[in-house]
Amino acid sequence: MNAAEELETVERYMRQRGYRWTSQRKLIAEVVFGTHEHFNAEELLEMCRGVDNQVSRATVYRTLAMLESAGFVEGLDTGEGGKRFEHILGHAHHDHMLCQVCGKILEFQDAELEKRKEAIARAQGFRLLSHSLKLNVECLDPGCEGRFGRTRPEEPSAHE
Amino acid sequence: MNAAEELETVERYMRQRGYRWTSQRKLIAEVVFGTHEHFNAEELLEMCRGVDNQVSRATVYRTLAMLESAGFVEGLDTGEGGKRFEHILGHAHHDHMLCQVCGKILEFQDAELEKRKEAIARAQGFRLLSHSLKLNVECLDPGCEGRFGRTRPEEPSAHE
DNA sequence: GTTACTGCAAAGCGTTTGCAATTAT
DNA sequence: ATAATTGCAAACGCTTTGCAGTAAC
Repeated sequence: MNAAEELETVERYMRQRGYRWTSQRKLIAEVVFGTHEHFNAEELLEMCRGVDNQVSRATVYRTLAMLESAGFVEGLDTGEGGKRFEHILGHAHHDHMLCQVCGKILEFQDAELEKRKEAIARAQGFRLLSHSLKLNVECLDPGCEGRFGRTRPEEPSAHE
Repeated sequence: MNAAEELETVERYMRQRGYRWTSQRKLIAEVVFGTHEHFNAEELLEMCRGVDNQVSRATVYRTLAMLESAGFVEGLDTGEGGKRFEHILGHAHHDHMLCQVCGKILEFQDAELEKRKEAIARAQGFRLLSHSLKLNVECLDPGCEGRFGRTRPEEPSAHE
């Protein structure tokens, strides 16, 4: 699925529900599906303003919320305040590792893990709608240094 | 580990680091370790004020942050704005299911899942510090109705 | 023409902070 | 006595909202 197809999917979704396909929504969707980075709302606004500096913050927030509730975009709580988003249309589900030292986000997929999550929900009689797994890790990159203002996270506490 | 022992552990932790064991911190810790519910900061404040209505919001937030970074308490993003907390001192690690309809939080443990998470991080060469898994489900309780203002979550979108 | 959407600025909400007074050590 | 902690209220950062004007249908 390429960016053009993704845009069409979004447009179709909007029109089917009686929402209008405005120039702003189109621009925002283009930017969202055109980047493969994780971005927050403010960064998305800046990227959009790079193309058309009339777009308002409110519209970016409103459109992002639609894309998220439609399941086209997913938010990840990184603990920095606010969420970071990524588009997931046309991408296989994946989970995240978040380096606690430098803030880097890594993606991974694991079929066994997915199966297990499904099985657990089913075993308890629930329907699994979605899920999010975040592994907080310490990454070993050479450039990994305190974007969060500290050099190493606190040792996992062993008070018991 | 009972509540008294948990309090002692917290007190010891504080004193060892040169923090003072004030009446407010003691009260807050008593309330935190005395409840087995998930609570948010505001609810904790109210519970504390039930005992001593002089406690300030600022102190509750400050103490809660200490307890969290010490690893005595864990926060869970429920998507309602703000986090819900639970004390984990003396409790085995568990993950959460969150009913998208009524907001109910369910806990579960799964050894196989835990092993797999460890293995994944290790395989990529990272040290796993902590992790959080949240399964968003639809619960089947009779009383399960729209605490979130809707009756059923949106169908998982099948646009592809 | 009708109705949804936009941009703006103000308000909202949970949380954090500066500071003078208080309290634990 | 000293230095950490408290309560207060103001500020904060991110997000949402009311409204009058604008654009999609």
